[in-house]
Amino acid sequence: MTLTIYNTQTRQKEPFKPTVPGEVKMYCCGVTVYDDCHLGHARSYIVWDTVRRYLLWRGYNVRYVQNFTDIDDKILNRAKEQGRTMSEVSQEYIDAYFRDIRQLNVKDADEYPRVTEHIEEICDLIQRLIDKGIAYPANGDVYYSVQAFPSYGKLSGRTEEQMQSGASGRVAAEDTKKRHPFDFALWKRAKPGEPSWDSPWGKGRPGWHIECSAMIRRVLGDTIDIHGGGGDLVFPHHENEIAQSEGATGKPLAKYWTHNGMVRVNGEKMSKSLGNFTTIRELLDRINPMVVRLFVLQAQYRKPLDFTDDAIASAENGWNTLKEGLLFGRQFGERLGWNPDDDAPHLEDVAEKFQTAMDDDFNTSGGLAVVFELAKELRRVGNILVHGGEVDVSADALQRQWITLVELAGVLGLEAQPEEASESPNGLSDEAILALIEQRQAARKAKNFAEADRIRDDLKERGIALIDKPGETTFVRD
RNA sequence: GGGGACAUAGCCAAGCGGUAAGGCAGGAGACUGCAAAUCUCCCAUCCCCCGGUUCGAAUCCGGGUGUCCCCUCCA
Repeated sequence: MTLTIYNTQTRQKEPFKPTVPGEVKMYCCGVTVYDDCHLGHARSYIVWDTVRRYLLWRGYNVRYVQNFTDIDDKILNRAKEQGRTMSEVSQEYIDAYFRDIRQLNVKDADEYPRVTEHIEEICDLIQRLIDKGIAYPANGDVYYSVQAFPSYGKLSGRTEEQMQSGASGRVAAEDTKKRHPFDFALWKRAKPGEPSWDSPWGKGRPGWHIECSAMIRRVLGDTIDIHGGGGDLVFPHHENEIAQSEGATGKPLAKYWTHNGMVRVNGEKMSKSLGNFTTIRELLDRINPMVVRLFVLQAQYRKPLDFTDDAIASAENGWNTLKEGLLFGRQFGERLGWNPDDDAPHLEDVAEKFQTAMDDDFNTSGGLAVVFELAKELRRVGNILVHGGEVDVSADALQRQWITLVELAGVLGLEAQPEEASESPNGLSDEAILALIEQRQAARKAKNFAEADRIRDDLKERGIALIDKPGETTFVRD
């Protein structure tokens, strides 16, 4: 069976063959650290995290690198506003990034290169481009000469003429140091009072796209296997990365270019400039991180994803089902005569079904269908066990189902934590609740249903739901 | 104006030439004193529209219509 990946550059799915068999070099564009991350970022990093987890599960050795862009006009502006240094601001949001993204069960990258730590590599790369006649200095700035790179536009599928006609008027007004309107800055001359670094062209700082080219080359080499990022980065960011890297090395930068779709709100892209974003921090105040993950993974990663209350509610309910399945082993394993921590072989046919789905360009929606079927079956059996009925499946089969579920859900980064023991935010201890249950049982026995219902409603209002079973009544906290 | 995608039930969503996965919501029944939870069953004769190719198309081709993304910072 072959894994296929949709390659933005060829606009089709291609069989995945890394340069070195079994080894995958993967790079994703990280965030520019000037503000909190929002749901759009969350989607992106959940998607690439899942791709990475899947490749690992498939047996690949994956080296995953994600950068922090910590030199940028926006960081600078924020620093000025707040009377702080650029590095103070960037460090704050790097910390915020980790705080948010780790909660979503996104694994840490193998490396997080930062622009400020790679100025030398950036200068080297720029010099190389100048030496090759692909870049030119102009009064303290350095520009990339788009016309010197004939295949410019190959990723986004545009030709120079098209861009000319499209951008008419918008480009002409730009500064005149450029030889061609589409040339872009590799190095920007320092303005007074701004942080700057020494370079052969004078004091200044790197332009926006060059850092990724330089850091990829430094950390992963000339050619990587998978380059990922948001769809909005295709042009100009990734197009320019290709121009810079391939212009300098003559080798392909990435074998597979992959891009995730945008998150939408009311039909519009969620973005900083539109101001319609929900930060991860706000989101996680009211939503379980796993719900966010499920919400993201239910959609195909390349398609737009609508952020609506309905979709979140749906994911919330779906997660409850999944969670019950994932906790099955912890809850019933011992009763069934097996230890939840013991290893057991997964169910081969189920794992294969999962793989078939995921092999098709990371079809997480199909993968989830497999996971849901396992979870629902375990929930069914769990319910029988709770009610003391006859289980029609062998303990061994259940163990293997559960092991398989935990493994496959884990590939998607979906993990359930066992409930925290009787924390009582509503002030009621387990003992107090049990006492009330006793009272209600007595009332029921006496056919005083008004009183029984009053107790039940009362608890309900305090976020405690009662579950009547033959012989006993248990409760769950919301 | 140019470039790129997408359009499947109330909602989300898979499907890639062989007769519509899965999730949510909904309906009926079981259980219950009544509920909740859970279980069982049901829930698109049809895949935006119009043509064409084919024994056969949601799936391929052509033409429409609609939505989104990019061309400016953006995951």
